[in-house]
Amino acid sequence: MMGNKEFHTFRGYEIIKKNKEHLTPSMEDYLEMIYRNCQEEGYVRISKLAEKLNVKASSASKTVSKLAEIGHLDYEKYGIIRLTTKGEIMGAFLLDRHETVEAFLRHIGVLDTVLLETELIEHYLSIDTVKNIKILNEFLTNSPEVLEKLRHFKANYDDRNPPACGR
Amino acid sequence: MMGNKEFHTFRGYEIIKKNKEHLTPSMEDYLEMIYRNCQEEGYVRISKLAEKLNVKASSASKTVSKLAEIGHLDYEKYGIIRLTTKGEIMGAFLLDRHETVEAFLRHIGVLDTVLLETELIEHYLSIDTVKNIKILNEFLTNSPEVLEKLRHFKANYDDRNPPACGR
DNA sequence: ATCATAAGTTAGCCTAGGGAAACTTTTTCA
DNA sequence: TGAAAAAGTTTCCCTAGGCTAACTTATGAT
Repeated sequence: MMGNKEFHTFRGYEIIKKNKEHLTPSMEDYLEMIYRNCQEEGYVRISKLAEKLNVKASSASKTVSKLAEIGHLDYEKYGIIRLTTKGEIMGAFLLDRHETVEAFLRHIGVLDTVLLETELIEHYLSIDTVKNIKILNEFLTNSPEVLEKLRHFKANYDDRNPPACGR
Repeated sequence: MMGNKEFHTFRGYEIIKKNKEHLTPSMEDYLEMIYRNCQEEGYVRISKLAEKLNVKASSASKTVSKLAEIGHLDYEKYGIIRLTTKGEIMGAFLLDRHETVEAFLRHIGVLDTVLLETELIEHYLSIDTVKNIKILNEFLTNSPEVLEKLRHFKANYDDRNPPACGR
């Protein structure tokens, strides 16, 4: 009995969200990385950005132009990339969101794939959900005894739940 | 100082994962929905699937053919859609993953957007992460006192953290 | 049994975002 | 200062997964 909730495919959701000057996941990745670099050096260039994001310069060039059009970047051909105030605010949000997700994944015991999964998940969290995760993170950080219990619970989990078809 | 971690854009990750018979997010959505329907009625048809996923029949037809090629479905032109054993196993996994994410979001207090975000996030979680979230869910379910503390912590959060630039 | 309608498929188009290759601009340095 | 190298851009191509329109197959009612 699943009620009459509205399902959409992943792509469908993306299309729904895509109006106005909505940032796509890729654009968010670019902006986040630009923000990181501008924090350190005040600006960044296409080649460096492309290198850090593991894409080709041609792709970076294209996307940076889009971000500039939307008003997140100060950029003109062959020049350096800087954030506008708008871009600065957005970048700070994106980085914070990233760190929130990353911290959460570490809290629950994800190890090797933290960065990979953070990058994938972060784009799809609403502001509200990020906030809720942030609260959970803080709650756990401030409650070492709870974290301890969780670790204990986790350690015993496999004993209580043997692999399916086990025995 | 962020070390020399490897960043990729969202798209880049997708491309990395995309080898072999990897299911794309859309294909996962289709398979999950097919699984839900087959649980209830044993089979499903293109038109019903398209309706439930809010896509056109032409799109559903295309994707179903792909899923059949990969061996998840028993399907031939104009016929009914059934799961193969392989598809059954995959579908069960997908549904479980979905429910795990959904339960987690509810635990942390996400309300209105639960379905939307579940659909978006689920595709990007590794098996390991799903398992960790599952453990967290169980832990919380089994520890009403912790959940109570979390709710309390959350209730007080805004007092301790006034909106940015507040005052 | 036939024919209208419903269901499904195919072909062709669109978009984002990747890449390669060719071209242009900028920088460097002898 | 001028030529080679590096950096950036443009054009064109590819893929997935939507869509529409046109076509094909299946169904059901008389």
